Order: sequence, then C-alpha cells, then structure tokens
Amino acid sequence: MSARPDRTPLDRSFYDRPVLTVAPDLLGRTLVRRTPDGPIELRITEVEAYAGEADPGSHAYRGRTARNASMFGPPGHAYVYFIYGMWFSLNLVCGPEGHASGVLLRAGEITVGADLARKRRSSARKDTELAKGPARLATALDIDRSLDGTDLCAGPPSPLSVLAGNPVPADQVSTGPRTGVGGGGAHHPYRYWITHDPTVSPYRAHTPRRRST
DNA sequence: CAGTCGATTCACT
DNA sequence: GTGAATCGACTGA
Repeated sequence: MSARPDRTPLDRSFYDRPVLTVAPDLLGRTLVRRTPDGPIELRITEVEAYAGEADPGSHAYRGRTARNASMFGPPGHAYVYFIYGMWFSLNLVCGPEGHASGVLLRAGEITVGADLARKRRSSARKDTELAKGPARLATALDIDRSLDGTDLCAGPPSPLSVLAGNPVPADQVSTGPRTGVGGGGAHHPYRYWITHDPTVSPYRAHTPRRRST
C-alpha cells in the first residue's frame, strides 16, 4: 500500500545540495505540469546527474553559453534544451548558483492527465511508454524551451512544480552508467532508477553519428 | 560563416 | 539492428 503522495512543493534547499545526493532523492517525487487543458502529473522513475563544469558529459563542460545559462543559475529551476532538431529535455538545476549541476528527468509514470499525455504521444502503444525516455517525457508533458528557467518551488498557478510525493527507499534504487553519453563522462554510475519499474527506459550506449557525404 | 553533431525517437528490415 | 529525421548551438577558421 502506498501512502497518499505529499503535495507540498520541494523547497529551494532540497535542490541546493550535491547533485549526486539530489538525483536519487528525486525518485518517486511528483512533477506537476499545468497546461491550459488541465494538469498532467508524473511520478519520477528515472534520472541522470550532470555534475557541473568538470563533467565531460555535461552541457556545462565548455562553460556558460546562451543555451545552458539556466544550469548556472540558482537551484530549483528548470533547464530545458532542444536536441536532435526535434526534441526537448528537462533538467532540474541543483547545487549552489554558479555550480552548473542538473538532474535530467529521463522517465516517469503519468499519474494524472493520462488522456492529455496520450493525445500528445499518440504513437505510444502502452501507457508505460508515455514518458519512457527524456524526450518522450517532455512531449507527454508539453514541455518546451518556453519553460526554461521556470521556478520549480512555486505552487499553482506555476506551469511546472515538483512536489514531495513519495520518495523511494534506497534499497529500491538501482544505479548504472548514463545513457547515450560519450566521451570521458560515459562510465560514471550517474543514472538512477526505481528497480523493476516498467516505465524506466532501456540503456543505450553512446553512438557516434556517421559522416554524411 | 560553413561544417559538424547531439543527454533521441521512430520506422523499417 | 540499422538509419533517417531535423535544426540550432557550438566550433574553428
């Protein structure tokens, strides 16, 4: 039996900790996306940590740019980026301001607004696929760059909040290398997921793109 | 200022 | 399992 999820927004101090502490602590929390058509809620089941400017796998590795500016900002805000010409992904900024760490939300279980999510993810065969993968998660929740920099610690009517939810005990958390990350940052066990959860995305090694003509 | 390629997904073989 | 889609940020000149 699961207790009723805690509806209190996580406060700034939750995010103002080392990213490797914050990342596993996000599993089981509730992400709320408030759209004009109604709310969509997601139970976070899989995340990856990106550990500041020293992390070769991170967008922050080569310093601050227009795209990654949110990661260098204060904790408890969203960093949304555009990738592969068609997808968005959502990070939660953590650590002190200027530290440029973030947690990528890779997968989750839609708990509220599944009808809205299915509409946006019409190719999904099963509900467990609605938010299985970072770009699918963003698509299901109607997240794009307009939400970059959003404060996650505010309640309604903020378009994006993270609630305390039901944190997962450490013995239900698995760890492994990050998905699709190349270079020097490939081997660190910075990916965390809820063991055996059906919404967790499959692991994929980094695949360098072939040269075109 | 042109070339390169990405924290991915999907269709197809 | 393999390759296409699709575009803008970043790189190096």
